[in-house]
Amino acid sequence: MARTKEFNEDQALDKAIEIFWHKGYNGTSAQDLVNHLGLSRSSLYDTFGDKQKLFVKSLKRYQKQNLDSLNELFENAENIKTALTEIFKQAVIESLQDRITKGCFMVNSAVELAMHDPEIAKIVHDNQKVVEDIFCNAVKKGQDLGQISDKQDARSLARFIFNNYSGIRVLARAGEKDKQVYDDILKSIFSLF
Amino acid sequence: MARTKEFNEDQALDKAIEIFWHKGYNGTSAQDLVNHLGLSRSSLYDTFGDKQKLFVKSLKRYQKQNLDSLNELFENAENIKTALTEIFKQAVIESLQDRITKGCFMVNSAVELAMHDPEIAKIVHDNQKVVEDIFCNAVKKGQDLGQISDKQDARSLARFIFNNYSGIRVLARAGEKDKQVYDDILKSIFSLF
DNA sequence: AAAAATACGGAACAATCGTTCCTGAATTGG
DNA sequence: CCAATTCAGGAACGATTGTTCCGTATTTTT
Repeated sequence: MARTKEFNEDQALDKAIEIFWHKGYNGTSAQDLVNHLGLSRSSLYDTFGDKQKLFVKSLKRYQKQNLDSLNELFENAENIKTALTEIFKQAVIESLQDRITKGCFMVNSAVELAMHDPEIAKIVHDNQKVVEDIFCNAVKKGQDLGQISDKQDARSLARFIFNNYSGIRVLARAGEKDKQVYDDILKSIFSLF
Repeated sequence: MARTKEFNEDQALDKAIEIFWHKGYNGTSAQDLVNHLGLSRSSLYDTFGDKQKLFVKSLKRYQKQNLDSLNELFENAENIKTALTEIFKQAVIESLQDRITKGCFMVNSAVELAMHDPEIAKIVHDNQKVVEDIFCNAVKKGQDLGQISDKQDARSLARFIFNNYSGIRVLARAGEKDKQVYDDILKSIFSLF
């Protein structure tokens, strides 16, 4: 009956993630989206509804991508402690590599929008819970295998890890480029395991 | 010669801090400022120049207030470790008390603006250095007094503390209201000292 | 070939943005 | 009193905001 879509919706969403991640919700204009997604205004609004809906869809997609890779990492990990250090080391690498760094899209969105948009607040809060659970299960497994000290209970440690991850992403977003700063933090974190 | 100002500039700045802190830079309109500061548009622009200048002045004032109280806390502290716990406990209390929580104005501004406004980036970065130094000196003093373990060097510990403080403020901004979450994080943090 | 559906560019929308300016009244120091 | 300055209020600015709509081209299915 009808003409097929010429663009790939997921690819467009990935583009939307990029620009929302970089500029934030309020900092991204409709024109920015048109320019960056390469879609016409009409296609954009026909496909995604409005700016807020597009943002929510972008954030959910970002969340899924991150959770998937996090789960995959722990599933394939032989040593949990090593896997945890890999996560942080990767965050540090990302923080240092570009001239500018975008931090974490979820953290940025939490700070900018969670107070003012209940839908975003729910996504952020759910994400926090899920990541916390992933960390918690990983820590438990690590403790069972004797790879992680069991002086701290797994839940506390998971929340602690999450907190430091957030902190590092803020540091990156703030433009910190001194590797020593990150390394000092990591040293302290992992002295606890 | 001239009529005296009817409003107190510092009080107006405190009002500006409140609303910028709550809504962010891009989320606060000129009309919001007029309504909340209780000044006319003309007085506002005559006094502070423009929105960005007002924001910078607000953020600097917020910074000074925080640094002053931080310095005062450590100067009067008999036990450094206790003082550090007080800082975090206070942050937790603030996070839980209001229905909505604003987090930390400096952290919020870092996430929203540091990438896009060099002037803000400099304030954020300077603040980070100063707070880090305050923590570092405090930790050193605590280690000398035998109140804090000297297994970690003071600089690392200071950066670690700063990182967790940022993380907690993000958590608060994200709307976390479960005291147990904060307590778990604090327990892990202070198991390191 | 006809009909249905979608893409596209761009015009156009009302609303809001940050900012400037004008007015007239109020208050101050000389 | 005079001159200078600041006040409040509101009109008005051009620019940009998010969004809608139109006309036309293109592609698909019947």
